[in-house]
Amino acid sequence: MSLTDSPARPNGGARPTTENAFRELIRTFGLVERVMHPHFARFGITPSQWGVLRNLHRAEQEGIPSLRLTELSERLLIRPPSVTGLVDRLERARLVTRDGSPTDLRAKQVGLTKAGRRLVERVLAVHEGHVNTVLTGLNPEEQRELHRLLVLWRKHLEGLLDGTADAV
Amino acid sequence: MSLTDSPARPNGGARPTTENAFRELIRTFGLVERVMHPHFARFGITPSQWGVLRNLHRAEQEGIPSLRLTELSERLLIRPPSVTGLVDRLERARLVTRDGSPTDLRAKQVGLTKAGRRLVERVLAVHEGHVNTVLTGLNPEEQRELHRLLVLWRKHLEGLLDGTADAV
DNA sequence: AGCTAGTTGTTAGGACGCTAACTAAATGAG
DNA sequence: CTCATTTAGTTAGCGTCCTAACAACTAGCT
Repeated sequence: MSLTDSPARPNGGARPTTENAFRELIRTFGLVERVMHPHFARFGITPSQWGVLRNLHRAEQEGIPSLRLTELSERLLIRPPSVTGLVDRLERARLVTRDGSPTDLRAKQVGLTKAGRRLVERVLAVHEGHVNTVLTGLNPEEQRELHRLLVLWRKHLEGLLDGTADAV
Repeated sequence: MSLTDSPARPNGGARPTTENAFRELIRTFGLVERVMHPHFARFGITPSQWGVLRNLHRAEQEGIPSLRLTELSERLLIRPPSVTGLVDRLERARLVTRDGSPTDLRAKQVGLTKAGRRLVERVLAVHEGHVNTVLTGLNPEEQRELHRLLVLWRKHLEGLLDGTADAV
C-alpha cells in the first residue's frame, strides 16, 4: 500500500508544512507493521489472520460460537471478498470452519476449530507483553494523548468519507 | 495489510489498555488511505505510484534528472522487487522511462517523461489543498503534537527493529 | 402465489507488498 | 589476470486488499 511520499529529507530547515503529521503517520504505520509481522509469523499466521481469529475468539467469550462473513467484514473493516480469501486460508490451515447457516441458506458461519482456539490462547499469552514492548517508546500520558489525537483525526476522516461521494 | 484487531467495542468502560493507541493508529491509517486513494485515482494513478513520481520530480528540481531503482527503493521504504513492478506499470503508462546506466551496466535510471512531469504538476496544483482538508480535523497545535508523538514512537520502533533480530 | 428488489458470498482480475532465488555486472583479493 | 564476493535488478510465488460482476437466496409488494 504505502502512501509513502518521501523519506525524512531534511527539508533545508524551511517551512514545516502541515503535511508532516500526515507523512509521519504513514511511516510509523509501516514500522508497526514490520514489527508485528514477525511476532505473528512465529505462530504461522499473518496479522490479518490474527484479526479474524481474535474476533472469533472474542465472540466465543461472549457466548457467540460463530460469526457470519459479513459480520467479520464489518469488524475487520475490510470488504467481503477479502474475507473470503482470508477465511479460505484459515480453513485450509484447519484453524476455522465455514458452515452454511440453517436459517439463511446464503450465509456462512465461521467458527474456531479446537486447534484455532488453542492457537489464539497461545498468542494471547504473549501478545500483551509484545504490544507493550512496541509502545514503551511513549509513556502512559503520551499514549493517552496520542490516542486522543488519533481519535479526533479519525472522526474527521469518517466525516469526510460519509459526506463526500467525491467532492474535490 | 490491516493489522486490524477489532472495532471500537465500547469496552464496558473498563481498563483502557495500552493497546488503544495502537489500534487507533491502524484504523486511522486505513481511513487516510481510503481518503487519499480517490484523490489520486482522479489522475489515473495510485498512492504508491504518486510516491515514485513525486520523488522523481523532487530529484529533478535538485538538478538530478533520474534516480536508480535502489535509490527509489530507499526513498520509498519498499524493497527493490516492489519498485520493479511499480516502475513497470508507470512505464507502461508512459509516465516514466527506464534506461540502462552507461557507467554501471547493472543499474537502471528511472526518469519522468514529459507526460509524467505534466501529471505531477497537475497533481501538485491541488495536492496541498487536499492534504489540508484531510488534516483540518486537527488544529495546528494538535497537528504539531501528533507529529511529535509519532516521531517519538517511530524512533522507538526503529530501535526495536535494528536491535533485535527476533528477541521475544 | 409470483415477481421484483435487496442481501450474502463468491469469482475474476488488478495493484501492492514481501521473501527467496536467480542473472549479470562490478569489485577486490590473491 | 583470475576467481570469489558483492551489488543491481528481475522473476516467481504468496498474502492482502480492492472493484466489478455474478449466483443464490430472502423478503416484500401486489
